[in-house]
Amino acid sequence: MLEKVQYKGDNLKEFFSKSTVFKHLTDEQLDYLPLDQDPDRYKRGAIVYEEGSRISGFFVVCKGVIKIYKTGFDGKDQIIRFAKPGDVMGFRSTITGELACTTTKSIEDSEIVYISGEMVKSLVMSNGDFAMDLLQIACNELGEANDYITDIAQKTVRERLAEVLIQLKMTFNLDAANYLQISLTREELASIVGTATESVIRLLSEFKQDKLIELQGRRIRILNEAKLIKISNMHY
Amino acid sequence: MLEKVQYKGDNLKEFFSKSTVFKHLTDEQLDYLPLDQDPDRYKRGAIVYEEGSRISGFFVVCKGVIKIYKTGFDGKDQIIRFAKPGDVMGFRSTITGELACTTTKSIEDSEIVYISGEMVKSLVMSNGDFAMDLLQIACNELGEANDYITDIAQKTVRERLAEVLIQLKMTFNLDAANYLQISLTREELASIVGTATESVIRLLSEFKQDKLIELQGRRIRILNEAKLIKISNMHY
DNA sequence: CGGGAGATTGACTGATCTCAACCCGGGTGG
DNA sequence: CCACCCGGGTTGAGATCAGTCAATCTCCCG
Repeated sequence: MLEKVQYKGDNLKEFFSKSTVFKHLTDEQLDYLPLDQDPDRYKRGAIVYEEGSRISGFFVVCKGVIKIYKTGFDGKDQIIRFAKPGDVMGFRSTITGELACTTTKSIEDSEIVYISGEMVKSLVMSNGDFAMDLLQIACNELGEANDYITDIAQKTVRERLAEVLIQLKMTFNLDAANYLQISLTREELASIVGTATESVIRLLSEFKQDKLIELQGRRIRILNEAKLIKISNMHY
Repeated sequence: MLEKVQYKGDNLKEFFSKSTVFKHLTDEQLDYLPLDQDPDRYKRGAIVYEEGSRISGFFVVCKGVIKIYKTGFDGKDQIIRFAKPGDVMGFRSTITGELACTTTKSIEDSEIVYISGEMVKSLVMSNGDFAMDLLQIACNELGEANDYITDIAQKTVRERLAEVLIQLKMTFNLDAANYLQISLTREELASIVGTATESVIRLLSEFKQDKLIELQGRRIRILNEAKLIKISNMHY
């Protein structure tokens, strides 16, 4: 879900004060964060950090969309999730002190604020509500990861693709004409579903033939969400 | 890794004070936990809690082994992980307040202490080190879950089975004769790997033919770990 | 000794991957 | 202005990994 307060370029502090992660900081603690400078900018296609690199702080997305993925043994990517305004990246590595286990790449021009690990840790120690919020975020991700494991292990590619379309809808919403508000290549779709590009292409045309979706290049229009949900065998 | 202090039936407090989760509690905070009563006992095969049920506290395993799994759409199980002495179950639901997303079943006679969610929350609020430890645990699980997603999505069943054998070795160790110290049915192995029981059987006999393992009923002896690691295409 | 659960094996099937050819639109340089 | 190139996108054919079904076996237990 998008944050209520969108960051437009001059209200960073307000943006942070309403964000999922930092909503429970005191005014004083917010001032402690480096919010007087502009966020770092990343052009579409720019890499924020790479798998295996040492990162030791939070990357808070203020604007844009980032894809978070792992590169498998044979060089094929697996997209784990996307980060949108209000989301945090680098969470796991900051807490565990391990190297980054994912690469993060901007797929739309993005703006990101970096919060050092020391700052995060001192906030955890001094602000129990903040600690609880972090735990919530980690646990939510964990729940989703567990669902994903079961899905990939048990569902067919067809079911998973339907599910991914529904999830993209929930994450990025539809525009007025029911088009998904996110632009992905077929290859990226395949990297989410965990399949070959060609399989995605074939199944998308099937869905199109069945009048479940409409395709205009990368733009995907959802015509029959109920049927897609049914195909996906989702819990809800 | 097993805890240095094993719980034998009369030193619960010491066991907790050395555990990954509660190691940073003060003596006073430890006394606050319900450690004067005996842990709950679960016979082999007993279910601790079921997917979809409301749980609101930590289940701390003192003894035994618990399998943690989700039941997929078609009724097939997917084992997410195992809990051993010192591990916590029900973590996620306690923090997020959602219903349990997994079923937990004892596969060896087990003993478990229940710590209420209120107690956990008050400890998070009052003890920053404890909060950090919880975050660590959540983030470790998250990292493993992400690895798992990539594995299942990209590796062959053969590679995954080899990897699972290695992981079981790391989690449960080998006895003096190099046998895995955990007894699983072929079906359970299949539920970890995410495949059919028959596939596990066939691949295990292949591994046996290739002198990588030896089989005696459910007992699995690791003969050539290096080769298994190679087959699994693991990072380490 | 009969029953039942788990393990094994074989045969068959089919979903999905791979390989290879081809298309299409946009950008570029001659 | 046009031919070319290049990165996606699409389609078809063939190969294959792995799942299903079914029969059989083994072992343990009452």
